[in-house]
Amino acid sequence: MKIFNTETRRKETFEPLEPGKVRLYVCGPTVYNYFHIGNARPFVIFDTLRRYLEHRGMQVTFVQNLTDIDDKMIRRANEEGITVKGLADRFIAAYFEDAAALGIRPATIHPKATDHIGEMITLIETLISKDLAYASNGDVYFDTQRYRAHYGKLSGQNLDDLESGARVDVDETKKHPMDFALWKAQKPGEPAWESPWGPGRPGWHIECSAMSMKHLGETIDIHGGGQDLVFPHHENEIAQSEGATGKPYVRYWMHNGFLNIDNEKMSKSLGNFMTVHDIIKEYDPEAVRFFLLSAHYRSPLNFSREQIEQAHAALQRLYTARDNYLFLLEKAEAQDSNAEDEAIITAAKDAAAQFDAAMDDDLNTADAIGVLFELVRTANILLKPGTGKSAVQAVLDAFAEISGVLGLVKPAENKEDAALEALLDARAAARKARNWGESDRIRDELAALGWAVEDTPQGQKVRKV
RNA sequence: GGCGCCAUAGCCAAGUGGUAAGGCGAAGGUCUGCAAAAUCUUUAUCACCAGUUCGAAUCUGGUUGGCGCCUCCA
Repeated sequence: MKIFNTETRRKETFEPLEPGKVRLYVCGPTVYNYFHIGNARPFVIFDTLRRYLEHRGMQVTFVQNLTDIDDKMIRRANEEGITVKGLADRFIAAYFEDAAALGIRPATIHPKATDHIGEMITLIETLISKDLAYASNGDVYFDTQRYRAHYGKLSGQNLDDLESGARVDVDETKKHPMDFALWKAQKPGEPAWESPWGPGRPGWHIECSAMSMKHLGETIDIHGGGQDLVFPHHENEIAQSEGATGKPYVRYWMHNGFLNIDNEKMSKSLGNFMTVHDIIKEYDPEAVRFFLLSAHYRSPLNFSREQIEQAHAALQRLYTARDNYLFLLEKAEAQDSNAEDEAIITAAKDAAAQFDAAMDDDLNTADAIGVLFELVRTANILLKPGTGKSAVQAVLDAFAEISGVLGLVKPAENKEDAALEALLDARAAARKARNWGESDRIRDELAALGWAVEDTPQGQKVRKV
């Protein structure tokens, strides 16, 4: 598989450090609010990456942190008059609920920052002992000047360029404007933990370094996140981690493009966001996932309600196709396939191979979705009432394999229902008698019960609406 | 000022040297008691200019337009 590595700015062949095992870390949510659809993009992308790596036989240890202590957490908790912990508990629960709706599987481990204060302190102490960090009035800062030669390798900036940008606040407790906080001294009304530098709390960047190292080791395979994390967050993670261990921190950096709205970045600070929590009250959550996967992950993607509706319509085609194949499988009489069916089996295998090829090319989900639709079109043309079971099954297998990795198309629903059976029998009898009035009346009755019935050469086919 | 990205049909989108995947939408046809589903046909020369090449959406230079990071942010 090829992965575009942000650090080298080129596609590289992905080889995990340890064959067959992948260490994957993705920056998770700060749990001070519901996550918005832009936040959801990396969650869905990296969930899909994880599914694909597993599909290719890798054992993936996937760590996604929960940032449950930072300025925004504290501010929001104070606004609501609740504890930071209370706020975190609420939105952690909400995260898992909304993520599940989007088909995002829980990571292997979801470490919380507040459960790793000890590890962070240890890491900071190491940096101080290596003279890469210094304490100042209860704060601790990373000393970028002492790391000057390496700082900026991920974002392609160097300290000179960054300094010329001159948008960094001057802070008298810092030696240099680009130095960043590893530990922040407690301010009135803030939660704090004891440390060698007095009570305080960790800086944001140190959280990910400490949790990644604890759960995945000093060198990991893939670290993912949104492009806005490249600088300073990930740059600082590298400085902290490699400064402390002297070893490479991350072998492949992956960053997704932004989710825009009206061609502007959707962000909480701009206030132009829509939370997933709200949007899935209005639209099919699966359509949201489809939409997020419909473009390549590094491209910007513009959100609109029309796009979600298009995604929903596209998804319907997949559901209809899958249900049609299941119906054909059920009605198929021939067990074995004949010569004509070989073309179908070949097409199914080809689709599975093309899907892998698309995903191997830097996780090209847009192309991969195209492969799925091509399989559907081919199958719709080739599958007929006389097709043997094994050929229909081959299509269903390829379909399930592809859609499963994409996390799309839920399993078929059980249609066992005595009342349904009785109505279908009655309708079949009416149709046999060419009593169209009665047939249509029963069809309306079924519709009222939530069943759509279609007539096919093999008899009536029902689906849940 | 530094670093970087994008521009493909009505909408979305893949495609990085050999002559435009796929989806949504639209129009017309086939099938069907009707309907649904399906299928067939139609719906683009890839922002603009110049260059390299036998050949460019795809490479180079430029123009125009849009966006992002450099400050919390996926």
